[in-house]
Amino acid sequence: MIDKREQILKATAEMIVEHGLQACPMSKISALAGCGAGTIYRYFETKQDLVKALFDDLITKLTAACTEGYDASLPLRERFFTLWGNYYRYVLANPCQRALMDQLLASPTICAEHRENSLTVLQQVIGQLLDDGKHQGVFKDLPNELLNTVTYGSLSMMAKKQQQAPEKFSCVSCDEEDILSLCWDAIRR
Amino acid sequence: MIDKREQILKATAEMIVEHGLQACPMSKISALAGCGAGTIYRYFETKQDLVKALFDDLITKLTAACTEGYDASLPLRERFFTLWGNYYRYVLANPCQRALMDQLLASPTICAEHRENSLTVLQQVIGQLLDDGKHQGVFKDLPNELLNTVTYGSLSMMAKKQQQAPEKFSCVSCDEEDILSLCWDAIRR
DNA sequence: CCGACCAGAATGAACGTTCAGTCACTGGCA
DNA sequence: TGCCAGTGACTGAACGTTCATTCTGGTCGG
Repeated sequence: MIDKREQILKATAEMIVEHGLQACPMSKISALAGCGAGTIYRYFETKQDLVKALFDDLITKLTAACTEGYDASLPLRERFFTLWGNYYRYVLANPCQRALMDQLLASPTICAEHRENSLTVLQQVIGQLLDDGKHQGVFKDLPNELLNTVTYGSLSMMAKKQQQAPEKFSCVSCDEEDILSLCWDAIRR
Repeated sequence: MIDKREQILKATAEMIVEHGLQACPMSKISALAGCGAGTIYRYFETKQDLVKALFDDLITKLTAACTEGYDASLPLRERFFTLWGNYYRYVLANPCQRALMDQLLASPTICAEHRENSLTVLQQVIGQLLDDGKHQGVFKDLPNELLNTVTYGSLSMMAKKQQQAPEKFSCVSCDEEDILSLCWDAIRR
């Protein structure tokens, strides 16, 4: 038997991505998940809970993907490219999850506190990377938040644009190297 | 008499920003706008139409704000800083509109085509700027979409973060100059 | 025949939308 | 000026639909 909980989460994700948060009734989620309407409530107390669980699931998978193969003892540039390369490849390879995250982060459905807590692991890793870089005089002496946001904003927007209008990006010239280098140039001294 | 249409648009914007697209019933919009439920339908055919009109309104104002004082005959750096400075100052000064745009752009409510069309004016101005820069050898020889997305992604994410967690950004070190310079460094050769 | 599990009909609340009626105002006529 | 019919923006109760959630009865391995 396939995991029903997982099926429900997947169906919810697909519904939200396709029709938007404001148009994904439980009835359609259950139909897509291939279960009865009541079954959802065996796994999630309310719809709100379901969405929250989906968000947590998303963050967990993203964090795992980003930190894969990351080694804090490697040279700065390598660490930077590993971490953000992981991120960029992950969101490109999982358009549905990317679009979903976009919606969940834009809407007030997930409260600020919950959002903040779930990202602490990643934030610590990145914070350390930036601190090291500043001590070594490689990065600009600006707040971590600023340096980090430039990178994250660029990469997430880039992935979004590529998925929304893939025809505008030739495969050759818009590869991972280019965009990561751009970000690296932005924050290095 | 105040313009009712404007009042309804404003109320809708506030409702969406505060409660999210999925939780702003027409009844509450009309209550906030100070009119009867039926009045909304004198100005907008459906709720869908109302949201679309709100989006168009947003884009129009944003385009006007960004291009204010822009002069294509000025030096590149000045053009870049005027355009993107305008954008950055506008979204910082209008948190509600920024948050709203975020939600509308993330959700499938506004279809891709409509989204694309409304941004053509801005895109042309920016495209010209980037082309000029590449001809002069100032910008990296990479696709406009890539160079543009890095800047736009950085600035929009930065504004978002500043509004969501203002305590993390000291006023002194995270000003407009810093972030714009970072973007400039990213795309210049 | 038990108990865990599940489907889907049932339920009441809440939604988007409609429409019959109210109201303030206009212009024409006495 | 005083009056009235006409006009159209506006209201909010009412409507049918759809929603999230609950309930009931059924299935199946042991």
